[in-house]
Amino acid sequence: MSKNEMCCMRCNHELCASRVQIFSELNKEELGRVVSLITRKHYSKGELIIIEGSTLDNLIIINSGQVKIFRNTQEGKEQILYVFTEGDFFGEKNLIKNQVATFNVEALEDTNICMIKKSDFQTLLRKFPDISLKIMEELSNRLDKLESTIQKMGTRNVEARVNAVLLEFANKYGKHDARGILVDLPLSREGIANYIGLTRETISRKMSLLMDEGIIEMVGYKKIIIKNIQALEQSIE
Amino acid sequence: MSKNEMCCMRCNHELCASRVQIFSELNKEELGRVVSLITRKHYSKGELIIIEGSTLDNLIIINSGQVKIFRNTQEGKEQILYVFTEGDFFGEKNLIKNQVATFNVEALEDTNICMIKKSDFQTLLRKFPDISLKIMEELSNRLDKLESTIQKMGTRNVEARVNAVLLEFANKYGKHDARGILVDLPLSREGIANYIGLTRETISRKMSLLMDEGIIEMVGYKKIIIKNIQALEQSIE
DNA sequence: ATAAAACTGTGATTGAAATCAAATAGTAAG
DNA sequence: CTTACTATTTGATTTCAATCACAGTTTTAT
Repeated sequence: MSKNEMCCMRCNHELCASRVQIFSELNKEELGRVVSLITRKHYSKGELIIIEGSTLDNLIIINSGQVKIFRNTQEGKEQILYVFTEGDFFGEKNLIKNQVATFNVEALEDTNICMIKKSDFQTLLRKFPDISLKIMEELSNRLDKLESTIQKMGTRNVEARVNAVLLEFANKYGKHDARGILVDLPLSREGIANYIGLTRETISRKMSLLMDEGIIEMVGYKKIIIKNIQALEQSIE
Repeated sequence: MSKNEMCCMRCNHELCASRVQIFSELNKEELGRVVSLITRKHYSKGELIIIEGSTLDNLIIINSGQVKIFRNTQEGKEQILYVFTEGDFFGEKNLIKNQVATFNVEALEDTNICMIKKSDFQTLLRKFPDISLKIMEELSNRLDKLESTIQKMGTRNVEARVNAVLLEFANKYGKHDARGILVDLPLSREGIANYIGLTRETISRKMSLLMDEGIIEMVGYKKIIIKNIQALEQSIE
């Protein structure tokens, strides 16, 4: 049995729809109608889900796993725009006229996605205007986040940018334990660098400083423990 | 007679609604209904329209004039996020739950705005789902723009950022004439600096270089003529 | 368990924009 | 039209992240 089928058996598509914020106003029956429009797919860690320039005529919702959304800069480095996880969606752009993707999407770990054809989705939006309101809300949140990112990138305050990323990951992936907040980092040092427009080495150095100050602790390369979250929060404003 | 009244006489509110992209799918009668929900206001150059932290329970559409949307950074500098002009709107955030503004808005010149209460606007959206699609489209466009901005800020390529701003202003405000594209700059050097996260002096120096290269020409401090737009376009990709 | 591969940390150097400091040009108010 | 004021340009210096180089560590695949 393929991973794909296994996954479908387990959730009968419903997980996709029900765990997604944008469908949260729908009742059981309406949800059922949405679910009937969904097809699913599995990607292994490292696989490209979307390539910049390809046509993208589906709305894609992440059911499990996580992905990075990135573009390539002039110099060939990747600029990571978002790290999306369970419940996040993308491909909502150009709902009206289909256009090619302006970004790449790569699975950061094994990931299951749900897809709805844009044409189907449009019909859905006209039938349930509340979904639109939810999407607008989410788009507004993203705008907020990007605006803050730009604000941070605008200042020369490199420490604040690094600390802000660590806080973001702490909020998304952090688990409290006796030693502090244990955070599974979704990105390597280089990934973090590409996310906030710095270099690998600078991330290393800034994180080492945070360790010297006792604010964080490193557990291997992929986990950190935040010992003093207030210190991080203060530094970013 | 106040400016406000004069303005209302002139356009009977209709201009606001009709010249705005998001209402473009509505017919005359529907437009009339929208117009009945609108109130208007005039601001002089330099006046603050919205202050960060104040409650913002209106959708605001710019009828004439232009404004800058900005936040204050830690160091007290302003980070300009958008320069909005006729037909642009803001305040669409938190349509559901009213929240305080996360930004300031200041009139860059004499400006007339149209306001619709968020609650009224929500009703409108439920009645005309196509408006939602239009708004999503616009929000997507803004996301696109911010994503590109981040991509540019991510690179250390300062020239590209400066050139991109000049191109943006050329597209928005440029008028072709015999000498090239005449652009009325909406922002001072310092304003431009605050828009793209550099300093006043760096903007001066980069613009002087562009002049030495014959790519632009300065007409006083507030206008430029772009002599070689291809050169600018090439530099940003 | 082990070895290969990938990632990370750190020192030395470089380079480019920030900062500091005047001088100059443009704008606005009367 | 003149004057005062404000914005801009330009030069000298400083600062800090990028870059280069390489050693050390962790992860992964077998």
